Amino acid sequence: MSKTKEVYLSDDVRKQNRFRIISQFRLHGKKSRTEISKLADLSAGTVTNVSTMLLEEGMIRVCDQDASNPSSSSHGRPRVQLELNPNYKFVVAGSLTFNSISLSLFDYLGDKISTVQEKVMLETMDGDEIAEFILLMLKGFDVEVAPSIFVLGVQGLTKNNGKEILWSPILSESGMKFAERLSQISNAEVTVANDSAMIARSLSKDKAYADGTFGAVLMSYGIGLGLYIDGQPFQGAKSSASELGHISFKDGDGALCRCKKHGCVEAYASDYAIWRRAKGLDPHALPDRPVTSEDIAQIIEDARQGEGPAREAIREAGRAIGFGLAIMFGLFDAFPVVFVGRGAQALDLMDEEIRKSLNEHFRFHDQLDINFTKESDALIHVENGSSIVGLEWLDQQAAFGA
Amino acid sequence: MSKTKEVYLSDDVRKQNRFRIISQFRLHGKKSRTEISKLADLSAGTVTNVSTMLLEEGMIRVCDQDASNPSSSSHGRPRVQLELNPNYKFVVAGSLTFNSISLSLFDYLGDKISTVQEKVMLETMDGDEIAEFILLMLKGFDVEVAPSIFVLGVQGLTKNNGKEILWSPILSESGMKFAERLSQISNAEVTVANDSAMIARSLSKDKAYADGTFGAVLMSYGIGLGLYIDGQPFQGAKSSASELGHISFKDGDGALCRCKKHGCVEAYASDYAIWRRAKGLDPHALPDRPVTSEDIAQIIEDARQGEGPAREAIREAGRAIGFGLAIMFGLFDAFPVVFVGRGAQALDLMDEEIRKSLNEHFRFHDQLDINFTKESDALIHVENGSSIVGLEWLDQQAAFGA
DNA sequence: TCATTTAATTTAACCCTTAAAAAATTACAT
DNA sequence: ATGTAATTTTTTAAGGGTTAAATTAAATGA
Repeated sequence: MSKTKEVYLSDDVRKQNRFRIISQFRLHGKKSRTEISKLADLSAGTVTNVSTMLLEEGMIRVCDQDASNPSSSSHGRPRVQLELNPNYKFVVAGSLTFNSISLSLFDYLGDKISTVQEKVMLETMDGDEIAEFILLMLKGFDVEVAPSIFVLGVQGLTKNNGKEILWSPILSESGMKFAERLSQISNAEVTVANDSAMIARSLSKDKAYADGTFGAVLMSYGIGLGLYIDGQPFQGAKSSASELGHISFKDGDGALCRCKKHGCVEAYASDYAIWRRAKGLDPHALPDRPVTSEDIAQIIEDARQGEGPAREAIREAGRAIGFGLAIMFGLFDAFPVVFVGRGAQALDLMDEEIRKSLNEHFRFHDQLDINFTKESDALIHVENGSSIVGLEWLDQQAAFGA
Repeated sequence: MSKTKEVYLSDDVRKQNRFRIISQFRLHGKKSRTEISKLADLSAGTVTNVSTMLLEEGMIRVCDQDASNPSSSSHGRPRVQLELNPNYKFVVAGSLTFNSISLSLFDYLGDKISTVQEKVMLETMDGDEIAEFILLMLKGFDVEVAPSIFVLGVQGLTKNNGKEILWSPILSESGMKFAERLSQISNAEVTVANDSAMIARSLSKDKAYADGTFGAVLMSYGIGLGLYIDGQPFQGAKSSASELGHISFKDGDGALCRCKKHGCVEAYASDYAIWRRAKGLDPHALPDRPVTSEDIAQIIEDARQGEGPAREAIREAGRAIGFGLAIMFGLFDAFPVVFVGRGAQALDLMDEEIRKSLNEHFRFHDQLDINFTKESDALIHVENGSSIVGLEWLDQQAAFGA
């Protein structure tokens, strides 16, 4: 993190080992010192020393020793189970969409304690207003705690350091700068991250996607892609997310995109694009009202009834997505894809078009057979992924901080 | 590297500090213990201890103390300058192209000692033949030494671990597997790397590109891209290089690419593509003889004379490159570009088309003003970059190895 | 020749880890 | 009851690495 010396001092060795031990608790939950010693590959003595410190500092606690103490072989001194102290520190993980803010409070164990959600048009607010609005929302939680870190998923380009939004379709120029203000008035760390990247992070903890290489395509207000490669989140030059939505799908006079250019994948596959096409509206203009999740559900419903403009709109979305994936696969090698968000509910209707378009534009292989799956709720995954980022930050602070 | 523990032992601290100190010598050349102490931010005592070990092990040596000892303030005990021992170990850095192998011998100081080059059609050889051919070429060096590592730049996709060529247009299926054999018969480490990635690595040491974010576009037999982001080489999922050449430039029935698909950027911007177009040959077939660097020089010469098929071929190459860059910039954010290789000599003739095409297809900005530069010799940079990779490997071995 | 100055080495203290010994805590057999 | 075996946790002693401070080395100049 900081531009300080790398490990070369015994002091740093201790910090490294603190982190090792904390990570084992994070990964495995309740464990005894002996188990941690084996898991972390550290001597029993070290584990005793470090856990004594961690106990004193409140990072971990002794569990209630119920009769049901697994793995403890009946003979001998029983193991004392330890675990992360849920009350050590708190994370607020949230999701900002064009018309709502959702915040959830997570304890240090990673359990969700409380959730609040507010409808609000973010584009109309400046940075200070957004920051103050978010702070006020905390009052809505069941419990009153001062979170140590906010991690907020936002649509758009965010800087890799999590400190800056470079571009977002749902925020005004000034609105993009809410993070610094929020940090000041809340006296907490604030991290902003791309929503699709957070979804991918959440899914990466999922057994189904835990093998490590996959992409999460978020189909809602815009089209996002969060990428995991060999178990590591992929980060671009500056921006956290690879902008699948703004690959040029159609040459020349294509449909109008929210980014003001023509022909982007998003201009064919996002909520507003699908709605525009299904309703026979002018592809060179943006819809004059926000497209809601009910609108999209209705179109998907219509499309399931049979041929018609709704069905065709979804087909076209599939073609755009397939094209974008082909470009991505050319640059990153092919990876399985999880579709998330409202549009993803029509995956079965798009599947064929996506594959056709993908195979048409992808090089190197004659026939690709990519595994497509879908996840229903985007919001949950954005918050989940954000909470993971927050907890990781807390763990690092606990080990290396100050 | 190995799946062993991370740093948590005093032993590892020593290794870290060894590496720190070696790196300072690598970076700054001749330095006294006192200077290294400041540069590496380690105590004088540690530097004394470590450098005593390094001297014994032959990694560094005492310099001839010429009168001209800079920085030594005239009073007091004079500083003893130390430096990396050029004879400690040796790197063979090389470049494999479709019709030649070039190898250069570098000493541990990074100085090039000797070079050999042979014309040979690599596609006709199997892995064992290539490995044995390379080993035989070492006899051609002015001096006889056993290199510790070979680093070979190759066109195509290489695995990030440097141990495998996944796909290469210049090698047969079996030919791609020469690395393992070469390692056996030479008893040395062998690393294969993408040629464009090596060029980028070489340029990254160049003051002009040292700010850290840039792309190196290699225009020759194929089209390659080596990317540096914030001073770090960018690596994709498996492959080292982001395959700019095989982005789909033209839909449907585009020109035939060597990868057997149609419409790739390479099918419009590579040597053979430019030649094919300039000579009015069938765009749906590959030329029936290898296109030489003289052929390309001639076309560029013709194009400079004025309008005609040569000029138009180069324009088309520019459009393809511009399109490819637009896609790249969309995914990675825009970066300055260095053009390298035979085709790059026509940069001035292509500049306008590249920019036009780029701006037409790039999103987010109304007008991009990217810095384009060109470097003349690709081969030198491939070898240079490869030698850097080799030296870094040696440094790590010296610090952490065994 | 000697004081002054700067570089390099040595010394002593400190921190962290580990292996081994010791202590703690429980089950079980007699 | 009580002793023994089993198992976990803590304590201890040794070993290795670092640093600040003291010491030694090597050169200049009066």
